[in-house]
Amino acid sequence: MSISELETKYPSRNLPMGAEVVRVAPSPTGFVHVGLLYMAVICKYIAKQSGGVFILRIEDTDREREVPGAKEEIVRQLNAFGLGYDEGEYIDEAGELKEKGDYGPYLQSERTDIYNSYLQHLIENDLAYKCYMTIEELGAMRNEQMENKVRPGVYGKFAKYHNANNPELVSSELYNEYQHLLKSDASYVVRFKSKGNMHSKFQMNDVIMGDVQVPENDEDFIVMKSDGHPSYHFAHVIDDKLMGTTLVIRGNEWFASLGKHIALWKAFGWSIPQYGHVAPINKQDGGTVRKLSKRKDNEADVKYFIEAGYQPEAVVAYLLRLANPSFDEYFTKQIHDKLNLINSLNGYYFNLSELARGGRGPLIDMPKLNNLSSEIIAQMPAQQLYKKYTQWLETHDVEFFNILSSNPEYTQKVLNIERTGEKIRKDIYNFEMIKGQIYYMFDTLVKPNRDSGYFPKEAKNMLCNLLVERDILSVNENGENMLELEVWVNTMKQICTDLGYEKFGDFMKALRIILTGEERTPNLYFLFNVLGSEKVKDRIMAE
RNA sequence: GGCCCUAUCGUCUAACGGUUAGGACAGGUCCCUUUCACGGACCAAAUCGGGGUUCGAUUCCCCGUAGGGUCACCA
Repeated sequence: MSISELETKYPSRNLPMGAEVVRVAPSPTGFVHVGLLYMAVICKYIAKQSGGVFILRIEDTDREREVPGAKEEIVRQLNAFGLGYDEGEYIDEAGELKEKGDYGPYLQSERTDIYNSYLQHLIENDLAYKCYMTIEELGAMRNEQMENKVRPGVYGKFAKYHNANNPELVSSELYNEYQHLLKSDASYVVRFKSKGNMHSKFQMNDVIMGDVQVPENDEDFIVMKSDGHPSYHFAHVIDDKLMGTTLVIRGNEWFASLGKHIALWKAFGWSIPQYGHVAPINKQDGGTVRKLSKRKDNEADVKYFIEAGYQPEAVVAYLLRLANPSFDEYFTKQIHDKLNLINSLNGYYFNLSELARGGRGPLIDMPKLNNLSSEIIAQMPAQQLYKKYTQWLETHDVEFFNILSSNPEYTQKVLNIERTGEKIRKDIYNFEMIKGQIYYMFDTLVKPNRDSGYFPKEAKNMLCNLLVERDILSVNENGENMLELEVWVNTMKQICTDLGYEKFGDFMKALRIILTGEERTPNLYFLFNVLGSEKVKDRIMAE
């Protein structure tokens, strides 16, 4: 397809003023990194609140590093975290990878024809050339450059074939050799024919980093690899042009090659989109700080959060607040106003300028994530919690899943303990930790041998009788105790005295242990109500 | 090493050149209390170092120092 045909096929978008077209552009080279989620959160908010477009483009031009299934995993996880996009690959009901949007293909490996058209254009206009330097040749040259302490790379006089098709500028040997190579089937790459001077710098405004100095590019960098695939530098410019990207948000590891990209935009005579370079999430490891790495950090892989049973929204909220510190204030206000936290995530107005201005990126802070997460879980209605939790259990703890789902009403009551009214528990931040807090409510799981010996046999009998006589165990049809909490406590204190025990604390502790096997549990008042009188008596009398 | 970017409590960060340098999470103490939790009150905790400019510098400039990025037929 010719360039003019391409430009007709991908017309400029008809969008309202200020609408931003943004994209995330991951490579399918492995697991899904939190960094991608972080970028997606940023892009999603920018696109949504500007009335723009959010695109997923998969950059699979490195066929050696591509891992099978990674594309699908990207699509799955992005959607699992609620970071759906307007255009790009998706998985349909049949499990097939499809794509949506008019500016595709959104898989770079399917855009080869497009790249070739522009490549042709570059070569025809003397803006790029075929280079036949071999890997060995390049390696040797590099070593020599290092030995002589000159900057390694293919630039200036080191760009062997830069002018090789111009007999007036090179020796006749080289010219002839080049003509011969062009006709041969020797392997080659296409290099950009740079005219830049690295000693001259220009200023640019990065939407995140602010005003920055960037040196002109003087390297004849590769635009097409010998396997026929484009390099990142080339592909990103072509794609972002054709897809109408207005703001290129990407990791700041790309900042150093910005000069190359600008040179390319200029070579085509295209106007340059805005750029925003985001500092990546780091991790403190002893005395050093480094990027989150797969091998060392479980939390680098977004699957970790799903495995541990974090709410996707909590992770998104955390990333949002990492990017926008003032999210804290917003979130706190939502809590104060008792608004639905998950719903209100959408109402936050994202501010690009709040992102750290380059340098080292923020450190991942799990306690902060846990804090946000526990607020979100605390607010979840029992029914919803039950549904999500059991769904999670189904794939992570089938045994417990079976126990819970055999008695949904009871389970919901258990899950709802201290989750209504004034004092709501906020100590659960992921599903993984729930079991440890409720297992003893289920007869098949509660530890045997709970008797601490505090209550002798006779005392147990009297205790049970008194609990019944004084309505401690009477519950109405709503599962509420007939006694007010305060009355209940006073009655318990009375029973404690009547049985001849002195310290109420010790009495309650013994009772707690005999009932649950744990020293720390929610208020016994609520536990009694949920367990019911028969179970309470059985557990007291057991053993 | 060259080039680029950055530097405020443990962490994320506020602060027109004038503030007792603020908040949040984490931590500590106390209160509430049948334990846990929840809640409340309080505490501790920072401007990397050195020079300038200025009446005055966290803020502007320079030099150090430290951290990050990058220098591939990887993205």
